[in-house]
Amino acid sequence: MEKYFEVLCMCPLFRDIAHWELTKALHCLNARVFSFEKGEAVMNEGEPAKYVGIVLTGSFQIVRTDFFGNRSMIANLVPGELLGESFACAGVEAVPVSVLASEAAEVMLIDCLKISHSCSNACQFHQQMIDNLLQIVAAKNLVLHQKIEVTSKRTTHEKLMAYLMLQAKQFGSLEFEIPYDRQELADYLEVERSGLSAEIGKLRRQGVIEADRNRFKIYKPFDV
Amino acid sequence: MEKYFEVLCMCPLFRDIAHWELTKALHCLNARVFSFEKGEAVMNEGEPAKYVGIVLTGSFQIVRTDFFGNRSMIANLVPGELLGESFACAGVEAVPVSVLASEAAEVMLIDCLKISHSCSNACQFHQQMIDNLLQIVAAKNLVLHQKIEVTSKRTTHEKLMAYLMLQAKQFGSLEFEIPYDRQELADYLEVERSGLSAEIGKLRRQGVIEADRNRFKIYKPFDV
DNA sequence: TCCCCTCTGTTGAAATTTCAACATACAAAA
DNA sequence: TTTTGTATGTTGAAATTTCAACAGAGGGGA
Repeated sequence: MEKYFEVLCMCPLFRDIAHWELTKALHCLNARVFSFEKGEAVMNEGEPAKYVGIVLTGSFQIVRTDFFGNRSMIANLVPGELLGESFACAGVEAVPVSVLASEAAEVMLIDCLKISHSCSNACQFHQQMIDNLLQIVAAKNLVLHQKIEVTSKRTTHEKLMAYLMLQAKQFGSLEFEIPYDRQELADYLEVERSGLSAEIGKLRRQGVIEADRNRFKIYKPFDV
Repeated sequence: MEKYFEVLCMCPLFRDIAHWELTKALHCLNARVFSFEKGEAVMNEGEPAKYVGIVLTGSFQIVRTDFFGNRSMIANLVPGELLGESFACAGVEAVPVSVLASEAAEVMLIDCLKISHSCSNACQFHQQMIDNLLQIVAAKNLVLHQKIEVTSKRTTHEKLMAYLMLQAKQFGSLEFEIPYDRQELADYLEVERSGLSAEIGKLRRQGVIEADRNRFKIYKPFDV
């Protein structure tokens, strides 16, 4: 368990919880680590939400697949980030998404009830974790608002530019990598992959962006 | 203040807080009531988030308007529901949405910091309110997931049917009223109003639904 | 009653997306 | 090295949406 201390310490769930308390906390919470191969699911659409997961290594994608097989990409999760926390906190009986490993990955699962209920050992950290969870869940809300902001645009061109500008802003540079391949980006933008490729090609020819696989560079921030 | 007790008691923010404590709590939280005319804003896009609002009377709409004036409808809020809580809890400096009164309405504003910081009076309710807030913010997450589920559909037909089926499910009846007029529904579904009207007309002629203003009735749950 | 304004429905052309298919590049496997 | 498979780019036709404009139905006020 110790080898995960670095990522756990930077995990917002344990913010303001002393190092010496962390080991005790993990034991009290009955935290367990699980490994996943690329494509395996930590959580499946329709299942009840019981666990909060902390990404330790690798990355995961939050996706939803509808009745007709159309896939929608919600978000990408990297080490230190939480998964399932909103559904567990809301106590939903059927989560609306699946969470899949996008590469070999490890996650630490914690029973959500063990966080909110003080244990018989009268551990001190429960309250701090609930405060932390509140901030994390609120921040997740912003991530969803961002996706809505991008996908509410009406054309592939506008969606792509909105997404790229947002990434550039968050990355603090006009050159950056995104966590999605073409199909996944299309699923995030809610457009057709072929249409997305065509749009990227057009922007590339116009000299607006440079795009190589998942590496992008924006030359002109605005479409003048 | 007493005249709002009924709605405050059913507000999830005060769940499991004793009646006798509520008056004290409101005072301690420095809660104040504000009135709004139709169209007035409680909160404007770009402002910092400081307050949590509780809808007392009337209703509000969460909307976002982009650079080109395209409006996106996020949600509708009725008495007892909270507004701004996610942004306040996340401590964002620029909220991504505006919250507008969709009719004459009243809201109670509470400084978010007063909820999380125990006061000098050593009030008991702070902890309970944080627990409640966590559940509320997590539930708001589900509302956003729902909007994404609906708007991720590719055609106006699919979006409309997905929305109507969801409303029917939540209302527990195939006949129900929605809180939006045509333009607002189009803004929620992220489609053109004229295209939405055309689609509604088509479904009406096909006998799939009945639609009169904001009152809908679904005849055939599935499009066979 | 008449007028004005808002909401909803309609329409047809232009723009855009979807869909299905295929070409190419590249990396991993044999 | 050759083969195989995946990711990406391209294309043209069909389907759908957007856009702009207008018509009709009410409702509210003068």
